[in-house]
Amino acid sequence: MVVKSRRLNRKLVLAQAAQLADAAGDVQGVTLAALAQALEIRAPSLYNHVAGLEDLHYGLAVYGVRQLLAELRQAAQGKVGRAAILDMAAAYRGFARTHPGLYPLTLRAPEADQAELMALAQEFLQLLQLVMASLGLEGDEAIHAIRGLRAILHGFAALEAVEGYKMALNLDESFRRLVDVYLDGLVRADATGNASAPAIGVATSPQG
Amino acid sequence: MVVKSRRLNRKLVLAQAAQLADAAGDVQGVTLAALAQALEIRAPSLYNHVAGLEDLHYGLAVYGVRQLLAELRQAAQGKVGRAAILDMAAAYRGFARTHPGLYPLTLRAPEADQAELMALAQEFLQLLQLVMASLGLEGDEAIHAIRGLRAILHGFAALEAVEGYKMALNLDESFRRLVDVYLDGLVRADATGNASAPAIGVATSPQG
DNA sequence: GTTTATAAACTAATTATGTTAGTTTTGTGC
DNA sequence: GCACAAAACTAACATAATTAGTTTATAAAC
Repeated sequence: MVVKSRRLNRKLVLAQAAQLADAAGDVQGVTLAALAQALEIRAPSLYNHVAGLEDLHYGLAVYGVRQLLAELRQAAQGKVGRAAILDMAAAYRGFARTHPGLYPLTLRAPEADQAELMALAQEFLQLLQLVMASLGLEGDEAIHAIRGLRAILHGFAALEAVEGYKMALNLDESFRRLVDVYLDGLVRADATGNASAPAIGVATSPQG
Repeated sequence: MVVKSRRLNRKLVLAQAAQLADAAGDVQGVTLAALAQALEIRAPSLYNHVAGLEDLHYGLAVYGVRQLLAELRQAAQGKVGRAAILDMAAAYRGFARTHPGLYPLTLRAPEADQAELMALAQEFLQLLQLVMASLGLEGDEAIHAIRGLRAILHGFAALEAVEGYKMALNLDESFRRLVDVYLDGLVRADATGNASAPAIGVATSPQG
């Protein structure tokens, strides 16, 4: 006999919600009714663990960013410079494909009162600053480079998610070329001494 | 006395919905009840003009893509190559900023039965192929380049939309650098004779 | 100008979803 | 075993999308 552990907690609720979201391919597919049913409780009981739909989405954002960050770290593990970025790029794209429901939530900018998400956003930025530094980019240069990289990664992932993409094989090459071209340009622009003051520190925006 | 023309039509309904969506900053903000109220009718009467919420969103997608396409064409008017792309990039970003509700709908891949949207997607692709050709890129090279450009444009627009961005000034430079670096890389990679067969025609996917 | 047909409005009612209030159950620590 | 707190429950409500059936109004035909 499987013992139903009853007595849920927030983590279990979020895990189930994440699973439903990815299965549905969209967070909108996760209704409180569906989530409650999957957990074998009634919908109002969910309010013991999440403060409502908005809080559920916030929780999923934290859940998603934490996982994404872990996968990016693992991908870059022991590497520096271009190699680190290429592997992180692949991991980022992989996460977006594997988690079509969760991924879009990872983009939400943290509000002032969302300490947990804000801390994760900081870690995210620091990770990217680290690899950019290993490419020789620092300060404002690094901020611009990070913004560009994030735009590329998210843009590709998002377009990949919306369209059917009949020609799957070519997609990998499109992605490789895009990242390659950008990284080529980054180091080249840096070598040419392109614009901007050298440093002063870290951006005030945790989003980079 | 202002004569209330009564007797709506689909175009008027879509225009009002687009306005509400952009005002709300999100299509989700457009409920049938709110839309009906803005049009001074009751919600069920909307069904005389749109087949439901899904059809409303489809109509808005067509509405949005048509407008975006027009603005991109105007931006590229009389220009070729890099200049054309730079101005189109600025126009694209401008559209996304000006139409936060409408813009995300323009990404929807057309279904097989959505002739109007599919035709617009084709036009969109052709426009991009034209400017890529003026850069010296054709065939598969152009497809990869277009995918990359769209990823960059959408990625930047999307990230810009979600975060507050305290440092507004730097944003323009981030965008300029990103597009610059990509275009530099594109022509450089092409000059080096990078991979891929020269041509054979046009992609089968209308999304590029 | 009246008639008539059709498009477009309306009211009423149904279903689904999120949410709140108040009550009962259940598990854990003493 | 008891008491308290957490977590489940039922009941009820508000909002939203949608359908059915009815009335109104405009525009064309006579």
